[in-house]
Amino acid sequence: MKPLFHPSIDDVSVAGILHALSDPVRVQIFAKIACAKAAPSCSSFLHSGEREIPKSTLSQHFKALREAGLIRGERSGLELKNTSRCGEIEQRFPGLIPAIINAYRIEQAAKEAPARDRRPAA
Amino acid sequence: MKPLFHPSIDDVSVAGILHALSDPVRVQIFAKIACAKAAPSCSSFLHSGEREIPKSTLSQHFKALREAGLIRGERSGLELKNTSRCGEIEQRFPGLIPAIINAYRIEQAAKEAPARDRRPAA
DNA sequence: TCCGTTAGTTCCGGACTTATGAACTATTGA
DNA sequence: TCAATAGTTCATAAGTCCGGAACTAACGGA
Repeated sequence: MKPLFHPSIDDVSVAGILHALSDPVRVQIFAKIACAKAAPSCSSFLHSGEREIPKSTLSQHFKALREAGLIRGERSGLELKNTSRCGEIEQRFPGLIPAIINAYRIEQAAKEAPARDRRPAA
Repeated sequence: MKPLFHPSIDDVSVAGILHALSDPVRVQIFAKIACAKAAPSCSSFLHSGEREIPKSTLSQHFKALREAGLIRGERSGLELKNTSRCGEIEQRFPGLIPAIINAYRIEQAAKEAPARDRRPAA
């Protein structure tokens, strides 16, 4: 099998990271990989979100994340084990990833409780 | 003149911000606006960067930044005065913008001194 | 009021990107 | 060797982005 491409951490760009994480599906994937203890396979995301994601699309998303330098994919038998490169990125761009993940979390929380701050509760 | 559209801060999305700032030209514009004391006009960026940017393209970039909720544009006579919405965004997504700007700064610094850390100096 | 100038926007064609089904490759297990 | 599963690649349709040309808006004379 053709070995997967992973950029050197020095070639990882801020623009690339932001672009990769400007897609809600990809952030969700990335966040899950970053939090997970055991490296999740690609296919574990097929039925995860609200909508079913076609596997070709999913494959592209993983490729985008890999090429942005956000995750590392390693074949292990049939599956492709994905791990985050948070550590390396944190060293190069301290605080960037946590700030983004945190912002998404805030946004999510605001979406789930849209009432409290503005209306007496819908 | 058709009034410019500005999203309410509650409608500003993380994905939108990341997408808008995943373009080097737009970050540069945004950073300059955020730092500037007097609100700069759009045309002040025509001859600013390394390359000349066509004004139609520039107009699109400003529109993108406005619609992402990053800047506010107000007509003042002939010009369009641009101010950043950092304050509002900082309140909604604390640390996000600073982290991004900081990361770009680090990247820029690494580009300008690529030798020091890896080679004895080119 | 009409003209010229300057600041931005809109329109549109070509280039580039993205999503997705279909076909393909790789690995494993029977 | 065959079937099943995990991912990738290909082709195409839809969407987005760049940038020149034409347009609108606001101002300053004369």
